[in-house]
Amino acid sequence: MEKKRSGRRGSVTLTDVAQAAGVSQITVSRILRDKGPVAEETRQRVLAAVRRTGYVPNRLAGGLASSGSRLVGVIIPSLSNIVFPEVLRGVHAALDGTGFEAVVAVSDYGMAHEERLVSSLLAWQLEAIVVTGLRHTKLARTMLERCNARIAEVMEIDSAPIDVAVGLSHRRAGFDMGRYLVELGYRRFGYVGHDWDADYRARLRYDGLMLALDEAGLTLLDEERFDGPSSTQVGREMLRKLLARTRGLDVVVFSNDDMATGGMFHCMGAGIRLKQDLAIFGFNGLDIGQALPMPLSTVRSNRFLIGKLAVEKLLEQRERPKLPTVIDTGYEIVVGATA
Amino acid sequence: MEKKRSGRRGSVTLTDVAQAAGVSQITVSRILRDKGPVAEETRQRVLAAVRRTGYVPNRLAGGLASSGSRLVGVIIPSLSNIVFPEVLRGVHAALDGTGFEAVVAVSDYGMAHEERLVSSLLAWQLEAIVVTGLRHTKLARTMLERCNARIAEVMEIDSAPIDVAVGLSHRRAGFDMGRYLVELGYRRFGYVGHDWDADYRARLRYDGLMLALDEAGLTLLDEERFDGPSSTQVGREMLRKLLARTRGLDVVVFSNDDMATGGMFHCMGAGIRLKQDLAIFGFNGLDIGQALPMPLSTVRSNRFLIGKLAVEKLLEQRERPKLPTVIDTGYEIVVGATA
DNA sequence: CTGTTAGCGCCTTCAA
DNA sequence: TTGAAGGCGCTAACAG
Repeated sequence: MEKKRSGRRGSVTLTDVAQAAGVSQITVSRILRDKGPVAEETRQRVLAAVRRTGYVPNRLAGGLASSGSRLVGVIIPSLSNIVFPEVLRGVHAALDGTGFEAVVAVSDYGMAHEERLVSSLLAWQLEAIVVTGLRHTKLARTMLERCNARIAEVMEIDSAPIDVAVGLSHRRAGFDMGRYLVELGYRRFGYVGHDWDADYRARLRYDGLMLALDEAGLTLLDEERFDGPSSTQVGREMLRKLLARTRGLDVVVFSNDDMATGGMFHCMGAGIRLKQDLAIFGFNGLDIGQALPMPLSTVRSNRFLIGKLAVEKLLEQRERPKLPTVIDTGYEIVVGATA
Repeated sequence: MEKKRSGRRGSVTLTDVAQAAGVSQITVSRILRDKGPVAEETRQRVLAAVRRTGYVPNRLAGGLASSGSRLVGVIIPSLSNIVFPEVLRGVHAALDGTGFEAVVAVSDYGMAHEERLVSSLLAWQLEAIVVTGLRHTKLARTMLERCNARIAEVMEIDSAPIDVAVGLSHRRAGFDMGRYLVELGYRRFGYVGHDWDADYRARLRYDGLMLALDEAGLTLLDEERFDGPSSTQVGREMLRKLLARTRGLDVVVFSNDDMATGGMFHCMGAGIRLKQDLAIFGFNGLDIGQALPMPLSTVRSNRFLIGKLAVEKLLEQRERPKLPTVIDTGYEIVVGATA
């Protein structure tokens, strides 16, 4: 029964607990995992020994032996843009109580960076991985396809996923918002946006918007695009520049709510009456926009839900199905008071 | 040289690569880890074999064998409160390029929940762990003290840490803000806050504020406290209630910037002139507050820095030093335009 | 410069 | 209901 002393770093192992309880390792292991039949009496004795020794399982060893890490990888482009922490919230909500843990990495909107992260994370023998978007480097895609993990590509469903896609069609959302604004009677459109190469989903919405304008026989009169991440400050400044250059705009569409909120602040400061003088429209439906003195008109995406559904779907079944799944979490136009 | 076939799940192992390159496992291992001397010729051959086979290392096995997981645990109370994603940003900034990965968990401001998370995360043989705050359940504390990981307790330095504390003194911050407002001539103070039991650091700031008022021979005239998390909406509503009940307030101190921003929105909507009719003061120095038409007067904490310094300090040295370290990231009063 | 040997701590499989 | 043997994939320590 006796085999060896405890780990060199003084850590308590299964063997130690087994000795303390006068049983074999495997019995302790079984009890700790609720597997196989165990006599209640043994069970109590072992549990007591576990407590007495302060045993902490070693999940590296457990994972190695069972080839199942109970680890979910998550790669998001940013933590500055509030939408991604919200996706993470959803991920953690779905993970809570499952015994799975999240390994989180941030790509800074870089595809090459993402590739490196995919490679590092997969080394953890992930059972599932959540990545942002459907565009990846060729190598990243290959690694994802080849690995044994379930894969969710989240935020967008504008093209085909490897395994599961959870999100919304940004192109359609852009189109619908355009059509909505046209229906409201707006004709003189402006656009304020941020970095496209990084956040290409903003570009998809823009493309959708253009389609809607085109359909109505309209064109964008002017646009201002910042070459960097979105923020309230940037939205404010870009709107100022846009309005300084082009007069007579009806409505300005912003790449997202952060930018639009900045736009609203500019108007408030400059004495421009929202909606009457200039309509403003955002994207995301953030809380902040709805708490403003005049609630922002926008399109609500469902970030929390995206994260939550993605993980729920992935944990549902360990094997990757033959056919990919697309989960459309949709979007709704939030009427607001600014358009 | 030949030993066994590849892993049952079809995954490529070191052995496979070794065979493909005609060397032993350990040689491949050494090359992949840049350890020990290797002939450049062998190196190239092995690297080619790695690429050819699509080898992905198994970090569970690697960690087990070397008793070093290269994993950092992070437990934060919330992802909804923007300050914690900012801490996470700092954590990831410090982790980037180190080969360490972050396992992130969210406690929802629950100490019992935190205890469970500590226990789960430690099973990963963490080399370091970042937890929020200095208050934990007794068991959580014991587990942290006993484990082999370096420990950073972040956000506050109002009491003694186990290993490293990185943050600011919330009590002093509260005191300083109170004194500052008194110096500005404010006398009739109100307070709007959120859940204390959960976010006890807000309470520390409140206590500091009370001390400053007391020192000036003043008292708080009225306060409104929401029994739940902070948000812009809640700040707005609570200020409305407070003002409906108590007239003649000079200044209202909010538990944080989210709440204060909501307060500003209430004023904007209700025709109350900021600073002239009522001064408003926040805490955190969030971007949003500074992008408002009138920048919010507040105290800036340095969340990104907290996360970054914490991880940098932890990775500096693997062994826990005899004496705890306290890193004060400080705070600054942001003058703004609302007080 | 490269290889051999012996685990890391746990779980799977099979036997009792 | 319990146990023994063997191995998961990798690396430390020592040879050569």
